[in-house]
Amino acid sequence: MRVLLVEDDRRIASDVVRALEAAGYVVETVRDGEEAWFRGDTEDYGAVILDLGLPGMDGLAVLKRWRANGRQMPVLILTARASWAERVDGIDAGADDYLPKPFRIEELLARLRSIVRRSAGHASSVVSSGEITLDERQMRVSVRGVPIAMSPLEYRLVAYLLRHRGRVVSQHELDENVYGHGEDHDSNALEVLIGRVRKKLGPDLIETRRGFGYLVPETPA
Amino acid sequence: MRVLLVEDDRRIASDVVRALEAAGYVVETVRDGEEAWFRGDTEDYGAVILDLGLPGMDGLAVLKRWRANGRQMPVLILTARASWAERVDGIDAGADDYLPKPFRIEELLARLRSIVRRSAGHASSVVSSGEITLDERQMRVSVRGVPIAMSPLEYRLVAYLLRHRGRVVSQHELDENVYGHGEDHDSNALEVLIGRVRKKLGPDLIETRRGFGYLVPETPA
DNA sequence: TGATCCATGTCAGCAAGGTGTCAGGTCGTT
DNA sequence: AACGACCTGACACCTTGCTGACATGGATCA
Repeated sequence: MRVLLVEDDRRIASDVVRALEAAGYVVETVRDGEEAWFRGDTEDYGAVILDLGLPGMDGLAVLKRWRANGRQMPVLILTARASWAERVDGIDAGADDYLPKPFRIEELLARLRSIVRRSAGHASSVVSSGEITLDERQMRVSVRGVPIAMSPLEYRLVAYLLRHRGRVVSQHELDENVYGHGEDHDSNALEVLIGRVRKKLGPDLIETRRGFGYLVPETPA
Repeated sequence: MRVLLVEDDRRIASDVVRALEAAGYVVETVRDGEEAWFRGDTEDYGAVILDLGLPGMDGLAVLKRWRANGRQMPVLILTARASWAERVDGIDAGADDYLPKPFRIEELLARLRSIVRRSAGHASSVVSSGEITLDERQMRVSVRGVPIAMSPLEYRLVAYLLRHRGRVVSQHELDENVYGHGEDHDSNALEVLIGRVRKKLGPDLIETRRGFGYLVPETPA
């Protein structure tokens, strides 16, 4: 799971990063509010750990803008200012939990697990289209219940398309989300990848919208 | 999507234009504030990228006048002067986002997508006239519920007409929004395109207003 | 170290689809 | 009737996306 850590104190940040990575998370760290807002608004994270005392833009303002834009990832707030009023502000702004500094790293991990679990309850971690099913927790793709082995890139492609099923996704958008920011568009690697996925999962999952991109249909029933 | 780029530095402008076009936008460029204000006030753009350091009329003044006139398109501000105060001024003037120079082109694209997505959140994604329905999320056109395959240009034409149903749309306006240029009128490409769409969707969707343009009727009930 | 496997990118060729042009036809307006 | 606006079918050209074959490169294991 990909986690965004927003923390300007380098010592705390490095401790937290070490603990999170040991616990199996993929962590990205930013140090100011501007950058935090931008990343959270344009990338997809499984959770965000947000320090309130930030240069650039206040943490609460960042959170409010994410929520105003419809971003729903769970957010855990850190702060030194631990008053009750502060806490209420955080919850009102859309935080899922709140952890006063100083804290023990184990408590942070516990709270993180808690909000991730809770938010998973809202959005199920298994989605499907037609006869294809994606289980994000197990990172497994199945056709009519039969698991199919997927390579890392193949999995990322299928996962992204299924998460955004019912919508046309452009090649450019796929490039960005499957590869890191790739723009070598003298390459047809993506098309080849699509072909390989189709060979494994059947030709009907991914529709081509010539000139626009690809579409995984939302199953009506 | 049609984008207005307001930038007086020719080198930056040409880089940005190249990237935007590669990403599928139709771009128009202007170099001074006067012209920018006029274009933004009289034309329809999906988004505006506005440099603040301009000859003719200050960028912020341009933006304020647009907003005062009720223009609501999303605006992304570029500037070399990256102070916090400047930024606040920009937001107060009605900008949707703010990008300090120098910037990486990928970041510009990401922020542009972000503000476009946000502003699109306000508009519904399915519209119809008579028996024809347009689903913008799926980029799909249906007749009485049956999906019809459309080419990119055909789709853009139908989408534009349906978004502006109930109003006569001139050939010139269509030229600008479906292709990206207004002036090659030794060609009847647009008429041919209209013909192809009629063949697919039936002759009743698009009415001809001889000498004025075309009209997609607003369904009474 | 070397053999092997797997994931992935590259390339060339192909088929189908998309689009502009043109020549002529139709229709409405004056 | 004459003119101009608009429509239509046919055709040629180019672009897009798909496919199979091959190259590369990293990981694994003997």
